[in-house]
Parts: sequence; C-alpha cells; structure tokens
Amino acid sequence: MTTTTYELDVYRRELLKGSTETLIMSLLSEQEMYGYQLAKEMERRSGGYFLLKEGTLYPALHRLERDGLIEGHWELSETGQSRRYYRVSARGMDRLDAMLAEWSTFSEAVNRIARPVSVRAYVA
Amino acid sequence: MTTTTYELDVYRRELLKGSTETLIMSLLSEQEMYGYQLAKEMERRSGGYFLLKEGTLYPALHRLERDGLIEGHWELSETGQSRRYYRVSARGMDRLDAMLAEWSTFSEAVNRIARPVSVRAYVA
DNA sequence: CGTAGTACATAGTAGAGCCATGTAGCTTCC
DNA sequence: GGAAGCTACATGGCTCTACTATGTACTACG
Repeated sequence: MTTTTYELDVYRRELLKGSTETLIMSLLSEQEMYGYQLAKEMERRSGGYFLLKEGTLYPALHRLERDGLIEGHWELSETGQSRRYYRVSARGMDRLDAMLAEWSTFSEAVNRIARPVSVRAYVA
Repeated sequence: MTTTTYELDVYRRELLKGSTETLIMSLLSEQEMYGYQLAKEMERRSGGYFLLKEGTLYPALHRLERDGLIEGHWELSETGQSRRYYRVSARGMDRLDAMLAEWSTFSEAVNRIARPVSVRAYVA
C-alpha cells in the first residue's frame, strides 16, 4: 500500500546519480574537509534531504582523487583519530565550473519540458 | 586532451538517470503520443539537449506501462505503419505530481549546496 | 565494558541509460 | 528497380553509480 513512498525514494536516489560529485566538489571548493564532515555538512545544508552514505561517499572521493580533481592529505585530530582532508585542485576548479554550467543547462531543459504549465502561466 | 568533453557527456547521461520517466510522463500528460514522436518532441522542446535513444526510450515506456502509470494502444497510420500510442493513467497522474514535487525539492536542495557563491552575490 | 559516536574502507547488488543490432514498411532518387 | 534513408518498435549486453552490509579502529560515557 505504501509502495509510493518506496518508489519515490528510488526516484530520489536516481536523481542523485551524476549530481553527487558536483555537490561534493562544490562543498570542498569552499573549504577543506574530511569525509565524515562532508557528509554532515551536506545533510545540514540540504535540511536533511541529502544523506550521503559511506558506500557512496568514499568511493566518490577516491574517484575524484584518482582523476586529479581533488587532493587529499592525512591529519591527526586532537583525539588521535586519523582524518583525510580533501581540497579541490586547480584542474578540479575548472571542472567544477563546467559541471555547474552543465547542471544549470540541464535543470533549465527539464523545466522547459516538465513544467510547461507553470511557464505558460508566467508568459500569459 | 579533449577528455573533458567526453566526461561531461557522461555527466549529462548520469544526470538524466531518474529524470527520464518524469520527462516522458510530463509530455504524455499533455497529449497522447507514440514512442518515436515522443523522442522528437523531447529533442525539439529541449533545443536538442535531450536525445532519447531507443535503448532508453522503449524500455522506459515498457516499465511505465507495466507499472500501470501509462496505457498504450496500437493504431495504424495512413501509411500503414503500426504505432503504439500512450497516455497517462489516473494513477500515473498522481505519480507525476509527486515526481514533479520531488524534482522541485531536489533541484532546490542542489542549488542550496552547489550555488552558494551565486546566492551570496545576489544577497550582497 | 557495552553502547554510541566518529572516521574510513570495500565487496556485492540493483537499476538506468546506452550501444549495437534487428525487424519492417514507406519514400526518394539516380 | 534497387539502394539509401526515414519512420517505428524491440532487445541483449555493457557500464557506471548509489546503496546495503559489513568490517576496522579509536574515543567517550555511564
């Protein structure tokens, strides 16, 4: 009976595909962060909407580092825990700009198709 | 050297995941259409941005019909070609509303995270 | 000393979009 | 008249990404 809820969750998950890396790099471009901090910040900023799971976050960070878009280095916290801090590289900044432009184009294209009613309302 | 272009294509493709069904149902909610027509209309409306491939389009239509969100029926064109026309079911309309709401929430959440610089520029 | 929180990591799974290819009918053009 | 091209639908196999589940290890609290 509540299949709708489940399927909307799936929908949200699919929407996330392709945006995760942009979101991560966008946050990192503002300040250096480590993984766990990034997940919390993402959750806080989105009002709890984006809940980055470990199985998504860490592989994504590894991919981005492997591709030279972000750079990581280990630091030791006062409590003795190792943390890997990441920052966006120069190359990553260029890529981030391109990704943000792409996101903008994409969402405008979606709105042209998915919200013609609203658009017409404004035009008329 | 031109790997950037390629990778942005990949990015666009990933963004599409999860939006395709919303886009399809949105167009079908305006008027009955058959697959090929839908692909052309999608391309026209998005200014050539969305190019729905057969391998994406037809499986998506089959999924939507299987789930009872759209209903299809065969018609014969004057030229003698068979076309399967689809319309959104009542259940599909409810789902479409939910998907559009989800898209709205999602894109707002992304903009809260991915565009803080632009936002600040306007605020300041 | 068991539970909870912090912090990172990865193997395995599911699902969506794409490529390539196939079928079939019609039109165009040399 | 046949080769090419457009219309129209269909599908098997591939890739990639997000998630689940699980594991390690340290700290703090009661």
